[in-house]
Amino acid sequence: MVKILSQAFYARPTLTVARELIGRRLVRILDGLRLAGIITEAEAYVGEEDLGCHARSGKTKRNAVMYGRPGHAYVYFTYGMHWMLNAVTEREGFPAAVLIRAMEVVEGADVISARRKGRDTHGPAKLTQALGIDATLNGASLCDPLSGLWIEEGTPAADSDIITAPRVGLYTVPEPWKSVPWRFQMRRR
DNA sequence: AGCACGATGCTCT
DNA sequence: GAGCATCGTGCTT
Repeated sequence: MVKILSQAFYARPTLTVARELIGRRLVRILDGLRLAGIITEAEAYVGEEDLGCHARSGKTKRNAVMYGRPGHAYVYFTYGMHWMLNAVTEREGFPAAVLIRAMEVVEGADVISARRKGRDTHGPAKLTQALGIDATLNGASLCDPLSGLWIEEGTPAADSDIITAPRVGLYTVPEPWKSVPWRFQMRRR
């Protein structure tokens, strides 16, 4: 029996959720077909204090979903062409989320390969492009199959199979936020 | 295998 | 008007 991760899973400290998302199965229904990948990399963005987080300057139109209920998708556009997928965490009113950065394809490989023109899915924008994730999914529930996007229990990675590292791409973010090891990644085999 | 760079447009100051 | 939670290409080692 396949289990979809519940809102209670996401309503916990963001670092915990980020680590526990490694090894889970990200599922997307696209044009009636089921596509899926095992999450292999994720990063935590935690509140207004975290100067690497979009909520660092308070609530705006773009980041509003992060202030909402956990277990929802925060999808935003960046670099003029890329979509990023995050899972909102913690309690309602506290802005935090986990950026899903990479996956290993396990279902719908033919469709994904065509969408990606044979290239990989190890990258936050590559993953959203592979799964057809864009602004229409911003604010969608990750706990309701009707949304067409959710995360299943999968096979959680053991702590010994996870490595941590600084978050990627925060070039102008001040320390310590630039270097805190809030990136979780499946150990390379 | 690694690094530099240009693409490209939305969001917030 | 600047900056951006990136990607793919092309060039250098």
